[in-house]
Amino acid sequence: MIQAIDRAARVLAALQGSRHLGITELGAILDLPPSTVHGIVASLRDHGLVVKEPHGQRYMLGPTLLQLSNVYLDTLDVRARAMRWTGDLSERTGLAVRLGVEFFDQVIVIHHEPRPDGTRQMPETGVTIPAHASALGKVLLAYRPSFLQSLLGKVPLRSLTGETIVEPVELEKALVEVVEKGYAVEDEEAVLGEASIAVPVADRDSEAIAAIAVVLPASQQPVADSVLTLLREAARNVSRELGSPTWPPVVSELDD
Amino acid sequence: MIQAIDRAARVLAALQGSRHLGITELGAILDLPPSTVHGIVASLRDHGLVVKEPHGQRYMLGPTLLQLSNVYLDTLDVRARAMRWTGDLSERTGLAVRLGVEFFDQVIVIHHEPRPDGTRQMPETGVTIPAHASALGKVLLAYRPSFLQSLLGKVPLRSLTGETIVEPVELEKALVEVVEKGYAVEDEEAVLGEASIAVPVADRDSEAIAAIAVVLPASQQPVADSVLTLLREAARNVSRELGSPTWPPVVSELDD
DNA sequence: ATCATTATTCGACATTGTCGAATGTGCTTC
DNA sequence: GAAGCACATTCGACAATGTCGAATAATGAT
Repeated sequence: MIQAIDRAARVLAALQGSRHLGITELGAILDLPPSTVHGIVASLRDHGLVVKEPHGQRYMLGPTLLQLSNVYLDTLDVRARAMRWTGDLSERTGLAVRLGVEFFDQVIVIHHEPRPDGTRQMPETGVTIPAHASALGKVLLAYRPSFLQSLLGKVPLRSLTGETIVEPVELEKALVEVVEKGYAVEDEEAVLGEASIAVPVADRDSEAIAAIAVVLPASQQPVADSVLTLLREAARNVSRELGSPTWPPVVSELDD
Repeated sequence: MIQAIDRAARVLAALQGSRHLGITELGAILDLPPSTVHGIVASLRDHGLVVKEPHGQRYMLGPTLLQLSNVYLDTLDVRARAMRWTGDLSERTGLAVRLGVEFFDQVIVIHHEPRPDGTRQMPETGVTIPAHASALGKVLLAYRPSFLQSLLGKVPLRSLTGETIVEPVELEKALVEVVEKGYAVEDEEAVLGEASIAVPVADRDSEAIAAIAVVLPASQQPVADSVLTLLREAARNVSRELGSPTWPPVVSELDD
């Protein structure tokens, strides 16, 4: 680990959290002297990774991140393959669809299909959700034991709503059920009023590498069997395009 | 400039260009020994800025960029303000709309409204276009002389199509006209078959900080006056919300 | 205009990053 | 399965780079 790069990444993470920060504030957050922070920020600025806010002394994230992010999304085979199927799924269910992958102790939405009802909805691509509080995350936790192990190494689990599962034992029990049924349910655990159901996407090694979810109002729980069928179909189609010989995936082995 | 951070940023830029690269390839591009590159890449990996591709030895950009990018977009006041007006503009013109800002020698799309005809269109947020070859860019070059100066310091101008303006004198002449008319036109200079027209967005200092464009097939040139009127209206509305006392903006002063 | 706070610059030197050599890994061919 | 090759990764000596305290400059509020 190169310290200077670690520090630069931590500057970016601090700006991700607080959005606008001055040099002294960044120094306080990172426990570094202002002059050190200033050098780091200056280097990031030269590459457009950080900018100074238009009116004032504070700094914020910069446009290079958007360009790089666009390339990241473009590079994802699973996303390219899922575009069509998630689009179909959204049209046929009338629901919003999310495609998510593992991201540290969270899940990050790499593709979002808004509800096809013509209303304006916030774009969700790039949104992160705690893994244990989302259907997307629970699917990945269930089929990827290394993800669960990594998560449980970071107790305590965060509570987002009164419904969020925060006991490791309870979560593990829920995950066993996910694998048995082949899908995960989220019922107001991340966002009040919101429910979703998710299934895994498998790659050519039959391992779960992503998950697809449909999102619905909690009042519409439980989800209709027809929706679950369409969801499964979409995931199976994406998995097949990725070269998976089977669906659902196997539960990955835990490598020490 | 902190060398290690500069090198890390250059690794990201190399991966932005070529998408998948091995350590030796990165070393060749950056003119660094493999062991040095390996250390940099390992540091970036720890923060999710770079990942190893699922099957193989090569590296690609990582999901942290998506998360950071999402925050970048969220932090942009001009984008938040423009969302509603660009949405209206798209609905009323039936055309796709782009909101762009200056990005080194390019313009980067920070918000995209697809054509409201229900067809599937590629998302354009995060797309970069050479400034001199796009209506968005020409507006910003015209109203921001420092942008033009910076661009012309990097001859030669790249030719994208047979229509692209690559002579500095010709470009400067075109930009004088942009300011006279208050809008810029792009006619197959960036993409064959595609035309657009753009106007500036002003901030509280009456300086152009962004541009809004509508996009149409080249066959539909010239754009109808009614479309130009709606485009101006949208830009004026965004500018007013940003606190601009006037519209169009003033041509910024060139600071040495 | 004044003042307080914060940003930025500068340079000595400690420590960190670099990079060549050695070792390990993965892929291809037989 | 074994061998060979290309590339990735590890290791450690030491050169040079990054750090950080002090000084100076800039900014914003009054």
